[in-house]
Amino acid sequence: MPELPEVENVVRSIAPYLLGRTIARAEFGSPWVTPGDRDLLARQLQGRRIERVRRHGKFILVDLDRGNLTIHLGMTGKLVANAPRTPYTHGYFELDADAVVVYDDIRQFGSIEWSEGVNPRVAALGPDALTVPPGDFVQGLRSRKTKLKPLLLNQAFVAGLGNIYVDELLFRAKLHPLQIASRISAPGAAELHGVMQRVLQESIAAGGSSISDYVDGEGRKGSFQDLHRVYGREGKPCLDCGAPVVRTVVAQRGTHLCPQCQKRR
DNA sequence: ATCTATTCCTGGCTGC
DNA sequence: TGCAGCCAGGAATAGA
Repeated sequence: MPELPEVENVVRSIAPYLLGRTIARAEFGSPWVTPGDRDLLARQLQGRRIERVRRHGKFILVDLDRGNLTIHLGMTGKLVANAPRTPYTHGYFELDADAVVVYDDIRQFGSIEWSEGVNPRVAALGPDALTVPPGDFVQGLRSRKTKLKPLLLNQAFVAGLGNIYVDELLFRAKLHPLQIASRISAPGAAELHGVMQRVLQESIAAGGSSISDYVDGEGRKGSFQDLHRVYGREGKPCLDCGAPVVRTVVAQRGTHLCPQCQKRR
């Protein structure tokens, strides 16, 4: 599942294929992925020039000379350059100079939306996890009475974390997912911010986590899954203390933790 | 403000 | 071998 590091790798790898190019022809498939009049959207996009490709949280923002495309990969979305169509192709962009960018999405939880201004879903996001100032993060954490894991998953609080990275960074910060956020000490919250930066940067450098079928814009898999310490390691020994890693459910999500290292306070 | 359950989707897995 | 049933989960939504 693409989270911040995976989306960052997609943006970096796909940008050279998009930047400065003109959309010669576009095509959309599933109404789940692209709501509204898909043929009309395709016509609107014809001739649009791509001026900027960036990321906020898990959203890919493609600025055009008029409006922008906001792309979310959901669970199984892929944005790949010069790839063949598949039965799961729900977005198809022919660019000038014969380049093609394909959006594939088996489960169709992703989305491709056009808007004139800022996409409302992007407007609702909190600060990006990679650029949120430590002070804001610490203060935000300590002012919320909710449990840590649901809060970190809340994109309005901080944008970019998903199930895998929340489990990974809570383990590394030695915090229990059910711990009440406001009860974290100021140094503990600052430490969590630092861990978040390190884990995300480390994963970006490793090309992200390829758990099921994640690939970047050039079809490359990441290797950060080999560096996961708790996610997907149920029953295996904790890499710090040797106790078996436990899988529970928190906020309807599979949650991995070491009950020895992560004590609830 | 916070929490829980439900909905979308389908490949892959489990169990009979 | 075949197939029904369940699971994974990001985000929106309804309801408590």
